[in-house]
Amino acid sequence: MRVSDQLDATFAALADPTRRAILTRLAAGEASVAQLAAPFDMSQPAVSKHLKVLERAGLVLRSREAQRRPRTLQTEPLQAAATWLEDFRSLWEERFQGLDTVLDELMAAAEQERDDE
Amino acid sequence: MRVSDQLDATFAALADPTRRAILTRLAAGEASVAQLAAPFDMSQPAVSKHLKVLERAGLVLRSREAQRRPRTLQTEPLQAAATWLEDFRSLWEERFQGLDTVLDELMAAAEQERDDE
DNA sequence: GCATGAAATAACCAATTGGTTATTAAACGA
DNA sequence: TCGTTTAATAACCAATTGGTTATTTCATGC
Repeated sequence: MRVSDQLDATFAALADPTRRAILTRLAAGEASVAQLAAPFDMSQPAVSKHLKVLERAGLVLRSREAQRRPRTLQTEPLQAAATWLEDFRSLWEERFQGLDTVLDELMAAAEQERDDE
Repeated sequence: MRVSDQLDATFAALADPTRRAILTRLAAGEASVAQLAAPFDMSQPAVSKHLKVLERAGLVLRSREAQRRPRTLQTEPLQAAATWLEDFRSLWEERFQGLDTVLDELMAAAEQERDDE
């Protein structure tokens, strides 16, 4: 999968409150589908669909234990998303750095004009 | 808008490479729709739709200047998204903290056993 | 007033999403 | 073997998404 596709899948997975809640629950440790579904007013298949979205994004792994299929959290893709946001902030802040430079120059010019009076 | 809805809209807006590229372009400064559309093999209305998604998420503001409708970047929602990810990482790391504690206890117990020999 | 340029809007389309109910499959326990 | 539990899968549906082309709106300059 391309980096861009990975980010697409991760951000899309995060764009739903049910899925963010599932991730939050999993941060406390592995859980079965039934346990994950319990807090929601939603059918079991609906939760399984959300889990499939999270799995396709690589955020959740499925294991097996008797009839249960416990899910565990996988944080690497979240780290990649956080890194994109951090890189973006750097970019954005560079811009302000540039703006500051412009302001500094304007102020220096104003100073110069004052001296010229 | 609820905080949750704001996050939904922000993550959804970020889940598309065209929109992320638009944001990256806007980090360098305001740009018209035509300027934003230029790099993409895509019609102008398609880009306008992407811009509408970004605007609904509060990531982009529209101003007016003659016939142009320059867009500018708005970073607050990105900050909120980054904060969610950071909070989530804290949560996740607490879990490891707990695991470390368990490991510490196991090692202390092992030490004890060795002393008992 | 009119042609031009920039962007929005409308109407359409196929694919995807997020939910449902019903059914099936897999593993266990008695 | 048979019932129970757990979860997946199938089939369906309405709404949304991401694109298209055609048209309209708005501001400008002559």
